[in-house]
Amino acid sequence: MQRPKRRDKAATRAALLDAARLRFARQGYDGTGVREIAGDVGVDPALVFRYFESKDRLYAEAVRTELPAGPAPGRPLTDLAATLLHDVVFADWEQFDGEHPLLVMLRSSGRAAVRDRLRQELCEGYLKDFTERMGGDDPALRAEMVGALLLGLGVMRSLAGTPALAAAGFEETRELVARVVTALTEAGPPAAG
Amino acid sequence: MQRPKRRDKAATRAALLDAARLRFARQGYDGTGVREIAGDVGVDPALVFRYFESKDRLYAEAVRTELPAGPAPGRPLTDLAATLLHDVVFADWEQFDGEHPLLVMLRSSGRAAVRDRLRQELCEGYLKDFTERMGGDDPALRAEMVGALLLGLGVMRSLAGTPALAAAGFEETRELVARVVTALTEAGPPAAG
Amino acid sequence: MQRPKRRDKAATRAALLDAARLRFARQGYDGTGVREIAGDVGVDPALVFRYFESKDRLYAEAVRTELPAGPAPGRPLTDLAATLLHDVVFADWEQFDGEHPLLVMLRSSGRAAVRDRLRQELCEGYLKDFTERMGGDDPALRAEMVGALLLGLGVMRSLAGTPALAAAGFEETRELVARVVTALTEAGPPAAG
Amino acid sequence: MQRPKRRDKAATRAALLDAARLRFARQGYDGTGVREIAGDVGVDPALVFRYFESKDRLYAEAVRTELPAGPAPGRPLTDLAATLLHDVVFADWEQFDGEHPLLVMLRSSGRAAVRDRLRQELCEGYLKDFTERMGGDDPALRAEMVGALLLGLGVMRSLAGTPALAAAGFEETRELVARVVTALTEAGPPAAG
DNA sequence: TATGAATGAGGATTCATTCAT
DNA sequence: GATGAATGAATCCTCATTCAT
Repeated sequence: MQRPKRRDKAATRAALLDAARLRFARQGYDGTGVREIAGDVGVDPALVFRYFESKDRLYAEAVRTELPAGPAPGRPLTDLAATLLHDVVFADWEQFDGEHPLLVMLRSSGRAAVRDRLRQELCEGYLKDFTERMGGDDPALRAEMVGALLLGLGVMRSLAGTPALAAAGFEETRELVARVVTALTEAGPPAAG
Repeated sequence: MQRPKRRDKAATRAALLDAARLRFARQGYDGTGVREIAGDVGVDPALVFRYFESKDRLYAEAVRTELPAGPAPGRPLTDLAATLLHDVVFADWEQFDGEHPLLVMLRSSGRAAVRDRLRQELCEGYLKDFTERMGGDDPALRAEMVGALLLGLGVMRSLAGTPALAAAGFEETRELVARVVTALTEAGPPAAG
Repeated sequence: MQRPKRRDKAATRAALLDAARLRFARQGYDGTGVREIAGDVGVDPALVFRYFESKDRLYAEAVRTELPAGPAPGRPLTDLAATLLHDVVFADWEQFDGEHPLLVMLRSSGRAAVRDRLRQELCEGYLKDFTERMGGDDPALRAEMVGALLLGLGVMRSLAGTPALAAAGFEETRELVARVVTALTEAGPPAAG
Repeated sequence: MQRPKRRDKAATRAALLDAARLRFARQGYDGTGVREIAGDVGVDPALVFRYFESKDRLYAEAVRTELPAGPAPGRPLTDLAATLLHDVVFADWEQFDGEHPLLVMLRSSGRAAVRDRLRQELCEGYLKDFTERMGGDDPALRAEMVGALLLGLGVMRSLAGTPALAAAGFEETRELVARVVTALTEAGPPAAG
């Protein structure tokens, strides 16, 4: 975004990545041109290829996220969920200009490579801790349901912008998520269908 | 899909819409070309413009769907949720070739018009009944959380293809969703945060 | 070259082929841009791809030549050579603006596909009759030597422009070629090395 | 080819010239990039411009070759031809990686400067001795025909790769060339046309 | 001096779209 | 009214080349 001093490779590269992140996030892969990205940084489009080799690799690098440090192992699952809720739904995503990478990938989910990354990041990144600590039958399924809730919250808040969720604060939402996590964690008798 | 008898304007139009729906669903707006769509029907691309004026308007018309009839009033919320679960996550969506329109819109959610439609369909269509029958404080918020869960399930099952959800059957999933709905409906004391 | 009346597909296609032939002949494959070719005809570059699919196929089609009708079977080999001499070296190559396709291919002989075509056209086209009627040991080798002479004459006359050959008339050259052909045809004792 | 000690200007220059020769020979002018050449030597492409000013001048300098020393005077013309045959067609051209400079120039013969050099080398270099010793009428023409034969042999053997010539050994070919030279040298009556 | 960052023009190709028949 | 020819802007990407350090 901010154009770097002239002739600073690292800064230019970083600025291109930032611009790419934002554009890809907002417009999807197909909807984004490398000219736009280069234009955002104020640099020639050829530089993009010099640094990233292809639009594809630029995309791959742009959406590569570092997972937030996993929560301390002793804390309850509701805390874990709260952390993810904050990270995925409520945090200020500066580098993505307010949009979470997971949601961003949905916009390009027509591409198989993107779907693969999405699944991988969900399962091996976000939900791994959850699955491991979730007891009872089929812990993976219930962990994925928690993931579905959080991902769905992100979609509704950020993409769809449904009014109640958009207006709700973190604490309010966290409390409801905790209820759900508890309900899924307890091995109690299933609610009547 | 099947090409109509020659010179049947209405049939050609409808066939174009069907083809457009499928293509847009699978490949998103940017990833779909009007040549592909015309090719599917076996007509000249110029016809698309004659009938729909532009790719944009074709898109708008193609994704305009009639919502499935809401469930009968009076049934418990868990039933309502089960119905939505079936409709959004498990049903065969013929016209979208197995993909639910809501999920489809996520692929083009870079466009503001698509986001608007998405919100509108979610709130005024799917979640309206829920909100009305949900008691307690802030029923809209809790209704949207149910919506988030269902939408998230759809995303994880159809787009991301996470393994546990992809393998789980309807009944299994329904039971867990019912637990969540119950937890959100009860006005009981919040779980500890 | 001459731009056709508007909206005449066959004429436009032919004009593009002519322009391509000339450009490829003069500048080689790499040195020729489809923009130039389209510009020669006064047409949009996109049309080139609509008609020929790719620059590669345009090239292939442009250098595809119809071999001159083979000479009557009963005539002596010196006549055959004279015919080839005329065709390859002296004729006015209207469609190639004075340059023979064989010589043209030499300019793009860095590409394997071009070398293959060149060999094929030489052996199966120009030299086939020669080989078949050439008696003695290893007729193919001696036929190829005749080919080499003719091809070399073309190169020196057209590409290099060596003075004596450029000035020599057809009859003068034909007579010398006939001598060579006779020398190669006769099974007489080899000249001393 | 082998990268010189660090900071040895003359050696780097020479290495660039060698690399350029090979690349231009194999791929022609247009098919060769200065990045490739610089990469072969392991230096920065900018150095090429510092040393040679432009790709054009690099090319000009790269293809400037010293002709092999002419054969000793006094030997018969068939010997002269055999020497040229060996030099142009059969020798291992190390600096051009097995391809003779004359044939190499054909690949870039779209450029007028290259054609001029080609003609000059042919006439003033290779064929000068021939012309001088060839008696009879129009010795230059008959000398150029010998040149044409040899050049054509090179083209067919190296560029086109026609099978009989490619398979033939030096001695076999030399014998046939000798016949041709003899036929062209003798002032005998022309063969019947 | 020599290097790597940066450039801008151009490469082939595909796009949505319009004109003319 | 409908079709196929034609368009021009856009696409990603590579090129020879220059600027600044």
